[in-house]
Amino acid sequence: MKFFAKKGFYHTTIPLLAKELKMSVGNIYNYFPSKIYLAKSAVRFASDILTSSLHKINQKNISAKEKIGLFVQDYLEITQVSPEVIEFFLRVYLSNRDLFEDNENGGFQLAEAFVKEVEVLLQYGMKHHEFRKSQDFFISFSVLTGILGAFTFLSGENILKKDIVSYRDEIADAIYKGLS
Amino acid sequence: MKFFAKKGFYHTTIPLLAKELKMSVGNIYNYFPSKIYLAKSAVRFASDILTSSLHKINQKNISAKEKIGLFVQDYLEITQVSPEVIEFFLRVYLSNRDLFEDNENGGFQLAEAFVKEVEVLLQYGMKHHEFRKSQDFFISFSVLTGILGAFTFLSGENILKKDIVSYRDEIADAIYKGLS
Amino acid sequence: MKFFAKKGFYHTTIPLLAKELKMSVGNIYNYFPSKIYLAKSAVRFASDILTSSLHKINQKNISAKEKIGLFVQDYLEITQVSPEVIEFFLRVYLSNRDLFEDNENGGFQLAEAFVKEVEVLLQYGMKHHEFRKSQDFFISFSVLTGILGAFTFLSGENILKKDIVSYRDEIADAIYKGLS
Amino acid sequence: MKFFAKKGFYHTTIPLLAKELKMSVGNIYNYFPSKIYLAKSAVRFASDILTSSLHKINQKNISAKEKIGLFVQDYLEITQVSPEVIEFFLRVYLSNRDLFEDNENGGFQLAEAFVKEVEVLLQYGMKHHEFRKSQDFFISFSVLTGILGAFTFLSGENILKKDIVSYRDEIADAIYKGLS
DNA sequence: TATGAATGAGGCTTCATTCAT
DNA sequence: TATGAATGAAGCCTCATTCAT
Repeated sequence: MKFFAKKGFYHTTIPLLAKELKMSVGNIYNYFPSKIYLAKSAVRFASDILTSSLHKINQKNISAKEKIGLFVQDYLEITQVSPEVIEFFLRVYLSNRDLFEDNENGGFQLAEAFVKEVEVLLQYGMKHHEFRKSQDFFISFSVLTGILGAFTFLSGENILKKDIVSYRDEIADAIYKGLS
Repeated sequence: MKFFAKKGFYHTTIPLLAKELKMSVGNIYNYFPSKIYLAKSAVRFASDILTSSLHKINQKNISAKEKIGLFVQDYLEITQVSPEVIEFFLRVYLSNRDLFEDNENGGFQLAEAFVKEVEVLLQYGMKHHEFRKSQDFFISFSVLTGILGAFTFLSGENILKKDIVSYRDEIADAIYKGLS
Repeated sequence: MKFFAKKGFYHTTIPLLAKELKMSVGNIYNYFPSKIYLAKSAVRFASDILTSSLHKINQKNISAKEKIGLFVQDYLEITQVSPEVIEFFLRVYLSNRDLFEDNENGGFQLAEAFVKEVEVLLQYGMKHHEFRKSQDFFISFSVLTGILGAFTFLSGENILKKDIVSYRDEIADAIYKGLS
Repeated sequence: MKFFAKKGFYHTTIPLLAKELKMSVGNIYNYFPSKIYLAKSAVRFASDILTSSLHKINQKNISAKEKIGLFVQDYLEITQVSPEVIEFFLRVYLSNRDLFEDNENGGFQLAEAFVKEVEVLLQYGMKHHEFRKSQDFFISFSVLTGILGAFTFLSGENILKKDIVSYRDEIADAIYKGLS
């Protein structure tokens, strides 16, 4: 994921990966049948991290505002500790939709679970009158993931002046307002 | 841009482009010295469209809220009429930072002008007390571009149920709130 | 064909071919979309040579015995002048049926025309009472092509003591008797 | 042999063989020093079957015509019961002469014994005035093995309409006539 | 200014063989 | 005697770029 995130899917060659992993080229193929499958496994891994974070938060008995705060916290910590997880997601999975095309339904197969957890969070906030009623799911989804994604992107450009986690409250606030 | 946006940078080959443009391969090289330079020209073009839209809006004597509304309108119209412009930006420029690395300062050379216009808009909103004071520029920038970008992304996945421009008010509202 | 015939399909590599043809690897792919397609083209070429020979003979107004003699003559001359044509046919096309599998009917797509000419010859001989009546086509086909093929094979092993064309009469005689 | 015959030498991989044999890859190498040696062992095995059949027949005190009949019978039965034996011979051994090149004399090292038995049969037939005198050995050899080989080939293509053994008399007849 | 055949480096993948256990 | 993970050379194919015309 580090290499995919840093260099993109096409500039990350199997020989390079082999060298970095201190494996032979052939042996990588004992574990992953193809380069794209390797990337898909990484997507699943990245997706699971975010999904699991949000899932745990969704089960807590706290306000939607607090939930947003916790998720932003988790998200920024991941970005800080393992920026490759998020950047891989943004720059490989989301930017190469054709590579990951799940030929079943509308796509997004690999991120489906995460989308569902976002849905749960939004329903919860609406039910508790913290978020405005009957807002369009796609817009709410864009508010939550778009702001976080864009911020991670900027973070990856190394132009932030402060420690990324320190932005937590202001980001959570912006998202919350965007949903209220 | 249509091909870069649809098939990605690497799957868009010069021979393919030549065929579609009804030019010879060699003649493309009479106009662009390399494939990456061709892509950079496209980035400049896409960036100019957005910059020019925002620039015009910034010069109007209306509220920041109205300016956001107008920009969202422009943005969605572009997404509707020429989705390749935005998708190219999201999927090629932003996702292949290494390819476009302006080896000068922190990067973003090609989108610099657009960033400046966003800055102007945000200053204006703060000065007129429509946006909250002293908010971090990177967060505000993420609110504006992240929400729009994520929404375009969803639109590209063909999962929206309504005409994209019809989402205008709700999106503008969410952005505005996120900045207030 | 020379290389395919001598070294087999799998030991004939594209880089080797490129070197021998004094072309670059890439340029071969400007003419043939894949290695197997290249081989198929060669099959078509080889098949056409034999088919055309037999076709011309079939149109002559001579006895079946003489026709066999002429075909054996042609066949041996080809084997002498361009042994690769026949050997390619035997060792690549006939021995790698999976590679050439025409997914349409029962296979043999590429050699179909030749089979038809054999049919014409056999019908002619039976009609003129030179060949025994109502013999099974597959056996007659085996008599004609099997004897010739096996002989070419032996010739390729460089174990024949005489000039190959000098075997003409005896081979033609054996085939003729096998069909009588 | 089944796999070599069906998939060819190159598509039959050691890992595949290991899986089918329910052995480990490494253990195959405890019995055969290399893939080609494994194939050579199979050639020897296939060759022995045919040689032994013909050897037994050669020792009988019957006419050459009857001997041909018996051998064709054996051959067709093998083709029916264990088609891989013959097809392996035709498609692997005979079609990849370079792989099996016995760097000693003219080749055919592995099939030498079979060739000798054919010689015995032909001598016998000539001595008893059933086959024409002083015919060239290579042609006679081609008549016997070529017809049978070609027929097996057709059988492998699944285009025969009847049970293969039922062709026995007609094939034996054609071979006999070809030698007479 | 236009053409497109030619180049060749480099990527993905396969698979015979080895070897530590 | 058995295992199977590991190795790495080698093959097919792609495609950005060049250049003679």
